Amino acid sequence: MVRKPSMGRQKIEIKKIENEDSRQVCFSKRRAGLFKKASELCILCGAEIAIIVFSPAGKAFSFGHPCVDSVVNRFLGTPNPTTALMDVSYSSFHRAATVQELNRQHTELLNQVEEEKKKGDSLKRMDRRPGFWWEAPVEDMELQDLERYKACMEELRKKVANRVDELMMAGMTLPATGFFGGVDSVGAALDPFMPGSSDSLLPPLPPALPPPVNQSIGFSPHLF
Amino acid sequence: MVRKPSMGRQKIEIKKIENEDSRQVCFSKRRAGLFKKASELCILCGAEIAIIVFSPAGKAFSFGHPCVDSVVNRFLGTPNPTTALMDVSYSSFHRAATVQELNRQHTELLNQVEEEKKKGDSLKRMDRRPGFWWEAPVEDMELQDLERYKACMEELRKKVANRVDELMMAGMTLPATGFFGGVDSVGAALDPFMPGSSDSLLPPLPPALPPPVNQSIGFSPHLF
DNA sequence: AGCTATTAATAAGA
DNA sequence: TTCTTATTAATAGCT
Repeated sequence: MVRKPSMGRQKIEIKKIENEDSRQVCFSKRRAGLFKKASELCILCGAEIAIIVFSPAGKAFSFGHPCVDSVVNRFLGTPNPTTALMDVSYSSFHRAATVQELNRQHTELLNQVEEEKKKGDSLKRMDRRPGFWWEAPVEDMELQDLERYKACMEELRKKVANRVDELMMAGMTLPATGFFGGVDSVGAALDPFMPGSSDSLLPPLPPALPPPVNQSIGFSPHLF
Repeated sequence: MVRKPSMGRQKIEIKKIENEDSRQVCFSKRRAGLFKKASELCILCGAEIAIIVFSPAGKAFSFGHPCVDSVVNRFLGTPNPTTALMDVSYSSFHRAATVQELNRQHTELLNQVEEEKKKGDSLKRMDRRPGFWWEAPVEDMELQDLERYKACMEELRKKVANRVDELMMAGMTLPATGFFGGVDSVGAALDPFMPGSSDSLLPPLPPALPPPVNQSIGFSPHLF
């Protein structure tokens, strides 16, 4: 057999890829890689992770364990029910008001269900340990410091505001660059980093949310 | 010289690491790796990403570009009524910014302020390594970035003000245990994932300011 | 926290 | 988008 003399992987500089196609390809590959890394981190260390990614084209993708919402809510300080399992149904109905949001969650749940079918995995609760020195809590900081920091920030804020005014006055037109139309972008297709996953499209607007299946690690392209 | 015959990397099975210490070490390393991958994805492809991670110990970490909130809000479909300068396409910071994100921004702002002080000239550009646009100083940011940045800071200012008020009312500092039962707990410092970057930069909670980094792509150990 | 031997991710090319 | 292959990049096991 004649072997393939590919160049193999080449070292690249980390800067924006100008070619649009290459950028898209790179995005897909690396997003898959990122999600895989995330899932491994969840499994290996029992971490909870939420990742939300908007492609340069404005498509949304997400990864979550136990699910995006539970992690985000926990992060935002939402009352955190005892179990992550409850979190799914709880937060879903408690907070979500828009159809859009429901759709998104639906998509996420569908993906979780799929994941669940493939694997039979679940993670457990964790224990707490003291952090590293550089993770030291800030409650120790002196009030004075905080006040001083506050002052500094106000100052800087003004500078930035001025800078914005400067630029606007200079007549720079905002090319409305990152307009992602609004909030509802549409994505399709799973991103199976595992070769062999099926990527079936999701059915149109379901009558209701699927049963709160015990989560595992789920990906979710933004669907509606 | 006698060389070190390490075993080198060994193949591991992706399943929960039972040993607590190993798990913590693995978590730290992989979290750093994950964030690095995320930043590369942002830079290479112009993607917007938010990552929230809870360590097995319950500590929160986050990565965001442009910042966690903007991405999360965009994902959740929050409209943007408050941003005066921009059209609705861009995400808002209506929702309360997360403490972690604020923490990150805070650190960044502090660094910038320090830079300003050193330079003595607020509009003078700092030296910067090529290839890392996100390390550029405020003055070099594109207008859009500034818009978002400004919005972030507005929110940040409020948060810090509240925090200061809290402390004043409480009258004192809290014990420094990093749990997140409430909304606050703090870390201080960046997470230099770059092996090459200096890591001795962080003296144990210095009165002075944390290490050099600028806005846009940010990591955040828990700060408030 | 630093060091290497390895494995894992991935840039190109098809 | 998917598959292959040559390389670079991430990191497991130790210290």
